[in-house]
Amino acid sequence: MLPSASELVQKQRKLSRRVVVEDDLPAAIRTVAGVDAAFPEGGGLTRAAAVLMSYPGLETLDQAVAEQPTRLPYIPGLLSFRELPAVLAALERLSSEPDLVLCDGQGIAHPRRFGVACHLGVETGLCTIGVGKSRLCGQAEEPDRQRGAESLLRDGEEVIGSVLRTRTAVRPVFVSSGHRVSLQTATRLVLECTPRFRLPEPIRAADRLAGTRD
DNA sequence: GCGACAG
DNA sequence: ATCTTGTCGC
Repeated sequence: MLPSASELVQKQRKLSRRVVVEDDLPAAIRTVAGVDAAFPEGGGLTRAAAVLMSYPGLETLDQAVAEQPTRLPYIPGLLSFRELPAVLAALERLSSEPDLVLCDGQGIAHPRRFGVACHLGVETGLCTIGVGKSRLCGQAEEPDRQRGAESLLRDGEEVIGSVLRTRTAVRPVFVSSGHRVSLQTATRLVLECTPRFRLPEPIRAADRLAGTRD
């Protein structure tokens, strides 16, 4: 029996009270992990990957994969319940705990301010940042054309994230606090983890590792 | 009722 | 996310 959507929404409302959006990171960040999930077998299997890299050098230190039967369908706003179990399993298989985790998806830039990055952070206590390839909610302003340009993502008067151009003339990404990282710090760290492509290196590596081509 | 809708 | 071939461009 699957949990109902309203039931999961209530869990989000409860867990969201534990999210910390102020900076509370290690004195020195030495490692950053990227996590992502893929759904092979026509969606029947969830395969999560976690890649640990040095920071700021971004050299790969370790990587892990975890597979589980898929339990829930994708429902906008409830993504974390579908992906988190496998992501947690992959993270636990890393040789060491990362100082920071970059997630594929939103942090507080979510209808109930509880995207996958927040959920992962609250469950593990780790510092997390949400990096979405597209917008879930809020009004986005177009940042300037060059790499490093950013604008704010707002929901009414509330600032919920930043729209960051990680590569000149390329579609921007949506950055938001996950847990224990402020928006300002998150935006800076994401740019520093994105020296070459549109997405941060740790997330790209996790993407490839989880990829549906075995 | 209508439009929007991470991965 | 996944289903899918070739093609344009650096």
